[in-house]
Amino acid sequence: MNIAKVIVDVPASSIDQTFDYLIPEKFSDIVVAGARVIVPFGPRKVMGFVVEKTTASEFSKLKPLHDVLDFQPVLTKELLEIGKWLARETISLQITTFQAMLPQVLKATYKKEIVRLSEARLSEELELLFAGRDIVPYEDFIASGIRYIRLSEAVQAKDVAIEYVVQSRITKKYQTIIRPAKEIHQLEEAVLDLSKQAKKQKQLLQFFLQHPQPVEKQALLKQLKTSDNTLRELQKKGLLESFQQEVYRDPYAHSDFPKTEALNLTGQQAEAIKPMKETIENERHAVFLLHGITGSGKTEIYLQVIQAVIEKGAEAIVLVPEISLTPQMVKRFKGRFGSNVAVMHSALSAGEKYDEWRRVQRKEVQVVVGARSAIFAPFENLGVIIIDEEHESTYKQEDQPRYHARDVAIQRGQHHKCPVILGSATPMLESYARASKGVYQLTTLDKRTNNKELPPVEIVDMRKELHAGNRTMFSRTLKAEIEACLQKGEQIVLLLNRRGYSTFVMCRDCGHVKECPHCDIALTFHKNSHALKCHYCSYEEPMPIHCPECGSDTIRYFGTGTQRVEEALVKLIPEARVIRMDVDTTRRKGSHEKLLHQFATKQADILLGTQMIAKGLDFENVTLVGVLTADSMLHLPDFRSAEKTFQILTQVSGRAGRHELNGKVVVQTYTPDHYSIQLASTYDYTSFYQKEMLMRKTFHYPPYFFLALITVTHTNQVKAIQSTQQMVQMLSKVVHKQTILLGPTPSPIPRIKNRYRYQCMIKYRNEPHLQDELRKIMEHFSEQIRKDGLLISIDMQPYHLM
DNA sequence: AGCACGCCGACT
DNA sequence: GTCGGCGTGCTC
Repeated sequence: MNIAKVIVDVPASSIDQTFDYLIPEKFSDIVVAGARVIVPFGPRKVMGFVVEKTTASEFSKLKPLHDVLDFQPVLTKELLEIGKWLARETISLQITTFQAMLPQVLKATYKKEIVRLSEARLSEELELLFAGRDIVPYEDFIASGIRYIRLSEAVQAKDVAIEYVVQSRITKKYQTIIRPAKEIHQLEEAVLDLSKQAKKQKQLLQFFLQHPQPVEKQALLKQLKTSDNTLRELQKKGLLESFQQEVYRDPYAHSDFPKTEALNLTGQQAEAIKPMKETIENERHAVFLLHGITGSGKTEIYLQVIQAVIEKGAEAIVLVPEISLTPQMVKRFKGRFGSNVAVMHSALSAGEKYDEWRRVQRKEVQVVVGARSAIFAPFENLGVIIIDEEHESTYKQEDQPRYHARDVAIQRGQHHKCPVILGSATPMLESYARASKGVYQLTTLDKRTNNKELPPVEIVDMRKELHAGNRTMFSRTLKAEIEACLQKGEQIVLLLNRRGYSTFVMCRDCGHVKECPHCDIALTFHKNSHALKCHYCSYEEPMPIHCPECGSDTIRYFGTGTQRVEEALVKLIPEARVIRMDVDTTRRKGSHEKLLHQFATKQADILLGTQMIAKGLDFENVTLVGVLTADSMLHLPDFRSAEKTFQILTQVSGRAGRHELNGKVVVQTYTPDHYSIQLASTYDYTSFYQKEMLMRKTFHYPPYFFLALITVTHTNQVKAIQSTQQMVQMLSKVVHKQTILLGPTPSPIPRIKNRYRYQCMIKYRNEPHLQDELRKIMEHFSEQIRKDGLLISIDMQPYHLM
């Protein structure tokens, strides 16, 4: 007996297990582990993944599976295992881990239809509904308002049936190909037989006499300046024929990538690459932390490591943060490896994503460059996994399954016995700590390839600016530097660190930040009510006119968007040509590239933008980087805020003076003494690391402790608190003595859409069974989740504490 | 989740 | 009597 064990597409914890189905004879060869199938599930049909084939089942009455969706499995054996492991690690459902590995178009959609089975006359209303059709969408029935009993009667009488249709969303793109249908000599004869008027037909035939190979129709018609009709005439005569051929949507079809050659490595680079290549050669797993300052040539190392992997006949995955997956990055990979690269990122259409994925599945490429989910590229002979800018938070998925690409990378690296390379100028504290302990292999690049020093950083105290009577958001120093830069015809990058910044209230005189009296958290300014509110406890007070600390009337809310900065900038320096880059100006597809191209071709002097301009950009003419508000993130209720500030300052500073010209950085801040700003200005990662480690140790945060965050939500506040309290109690019985349990605490956003949100934070050092215990807790509350509207979400190693 | 089944109050 | 609202249990 042929039996398939299937994970069905029903996202519920009680369904999170395999179901057995008989494999009908006709499918016995096609159904393999990793293929998608359609199975009957209760009264309906659902999609599912075959995870295993067996010959026996504990279950007595098995149903046969209904259909097979894939001839080639969409998940490899390894990925099936990873999915299982990931579900356990992140406490999520197996079906969600499988879905996360695949392009969206492979997700099934479900339709319910009413199908007419007999010619028998139905009730009047139903006849009206069918209106001559044989199949009616179920929604039409609902919309019609016909009573259910009428349908039920018809079903009983077997006049109609309710069908559950599973649809795959795959759309393949086809093109029409034309080719000769006869032998060459027959075509030659045909040319002679043509009437004298049929010039175009003659031309077409002669074309095929010279090139008998199949050609794409549109291109052919264009080249010969003729129309469909001519072609159809020849097809009718049986001389030519056409067929449909699938084409991949190539998002980079119209781009030209000049071929690049491997660069000569500096001594440091060569030294760094050596152990990596050895690991690849010896097929050993190891994790390298490549700590290289901006401009130290990390990308060239990646490229040459990949080259070695390709030569070995193996494959490479390169992860880059979504935001830096700019044409510049793509260009470097495409330039070196040409069509051997697939690119996967969110700016592609669903169809393009699917096509890039299939190029991997069919082993038509050896390299994938992509954002987080590219870590699941279905390669079977991985030679290296590279994660660039490994500290970036985009590698952590923020919804189910809440996985971190780095963890998956290491898991896959172990399976394939290949190295994982984590690269960054500002590694995550967790990673650097592991490297210090020897868990990862640390490689440091502290010299730039052009042998230039990093650009000097000048910190400007904005409080002093105000005292000197400058009320604009540009310090005198920055203004002077911008003007000097413009004079020389050089370019400028201005960073507005907007995140978390738009709403808090601060005195520009003394730097005092208005906080909630009960919660020690910055109050949020609400424009419509002109009031200050606390996100923790709903405390509210009117916006003050004077600073409660120093009495100054310069207390302001910071709602400064890039648009307002741009206006102010143009007012201040009218001759400057400014390009603004933020979510508003880059929403449209391709606008990101367009703006960068404009800047690269010197159609503007100043590039003004948010975070997105801090990463990966490399313009030779940029000599000045200005950070308008360096400390905007420091007041966020987030234990990583100092680290994030250090990272962004370091990154953006690296944009200046990358080539021949010398660069300079101006950092404006109201807290010039903060260690993250001070140490970023001297590019002193090691000191920052040591200082920040002390803080983390004191407050029991990573890397000294692991974190797990449980968020419980309910429309009833008391129930939310009680359930969380119950969880804390249950956990306290099973965790280690040294493990810290915090909660119930209101979430940073305590109520969303009328649901109260409470949290339990678990800080632990060694809890090998924590996942199992958390699963048990979920199990315990499953009743309430289903019936009482309770929601629980668990985030292992959270990035954001929301 | 999504569906059927079954029990119970309400109403043509 | 019939309709439909909701609680309960099941899905190989």
